[in-house]
Amino acid sequence: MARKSGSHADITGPKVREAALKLFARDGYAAVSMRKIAAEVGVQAGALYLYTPDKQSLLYDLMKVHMEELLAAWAEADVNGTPPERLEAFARFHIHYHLDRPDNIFIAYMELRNLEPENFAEIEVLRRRYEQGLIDILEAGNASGDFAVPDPKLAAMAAISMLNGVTTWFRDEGRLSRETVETIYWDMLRKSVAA
Amino acid sequence: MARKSGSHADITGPKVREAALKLFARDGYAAVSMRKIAAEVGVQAGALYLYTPDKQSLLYDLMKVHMEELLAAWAEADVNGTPPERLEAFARFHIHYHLDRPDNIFIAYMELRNLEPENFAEIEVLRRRYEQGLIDILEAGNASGDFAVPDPKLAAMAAISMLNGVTTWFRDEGRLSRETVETIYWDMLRKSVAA
DNA sequence: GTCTATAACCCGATAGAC
DNA sequence: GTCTATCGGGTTATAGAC
Repeated sequence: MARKSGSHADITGPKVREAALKLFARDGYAAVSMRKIAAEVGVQAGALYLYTPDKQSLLYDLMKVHMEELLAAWAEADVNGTPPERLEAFARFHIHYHLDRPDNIFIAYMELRNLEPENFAEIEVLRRRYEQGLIDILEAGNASGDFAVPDPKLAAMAAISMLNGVTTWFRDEGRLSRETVETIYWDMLRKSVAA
Repeated sequence: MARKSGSHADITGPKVREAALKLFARDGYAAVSMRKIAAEVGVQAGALYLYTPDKQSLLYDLMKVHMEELLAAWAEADVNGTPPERLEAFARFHIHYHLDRPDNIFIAYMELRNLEPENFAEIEVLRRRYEQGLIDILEAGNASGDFAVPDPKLAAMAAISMLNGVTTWFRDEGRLSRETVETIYWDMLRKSVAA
């Protein structure tokens, strides 16, 4: 059966999500109207509601998918090895993954406050799961004597803050290559937790 | 001459700025209406325009005053000493200053995108001046042999990102004291740039 | 200096035509 | 599936009374 002419659900749906991600990241959730998202997609505002029940769900879905994909990607990238090896894998993975998805990390860290409470709680669980992965590595390194981290929870927060910062200033056309930046950050992180 | 009854310019003016800072930090610039600011102050929306030409100026002024006070406070807190001594002063100053003003740093880093271009450019100059202070310390440390920082500019960004992160999770009622947090962060920073 | 009222406009979300 | 039109309400900023 030929698809009905003018039916683009499988094209428009993803486009709505992409447009929302781009605009939320650029201007902030509260500053982006459904009309602006629609204009970016190339449809009228009313048509968006075929793909999302409301604006809040759009934000929530973007964050949830991002966090789930992040967790899955790290599970894939994690290595069997010594704590220093795993920490290097984490640092390089985190930078690499986020430099490829600057919009995602931007909304994941900046738009948490615009989630309604029950949505916030769900995303927070995923975020903490990711952080816990790093905490586990730091604790293993303390146990093995490779690291001297007085408070692994605090150190994990500090490390993630540092690594996240790269997305705020890195530009591909800039002075330094991704590989260089990745290596320098890893070197700083390595030294900061070393025994 | 007795002041005219109902004249509270010197009280209401600062209250408007305080209310705007509090609400911008809590809910985000775009999500805060002039009516909400007025309600927080205890006046009607129209009265705000006696103290600010518009909402944008309110944000710009808050950021500008914050950055100027930050620069002045660091100029005061900076020490004459070796690069490691100056770096410690910077780390402790930065954490201490920002933990005392969580709302200020929040808007200074999160609401940059809501500044109109010419305002953004002015704030950016001040922000870069502050960062340059740290870059200078790192370069001096490289020269003296105390530090081994391959790219002082990048390292400064990384360090500030790491230190800023503390404001997103630190709570006075929490597990760790300010002094403890300050010392652990300083220790990580010290090691991360050490020769 | 602050108020009320209002101009001019934008918002999220829905209804119904096609 | 997408459109136009619209409801009910919010927005910034201003005008004029007191």
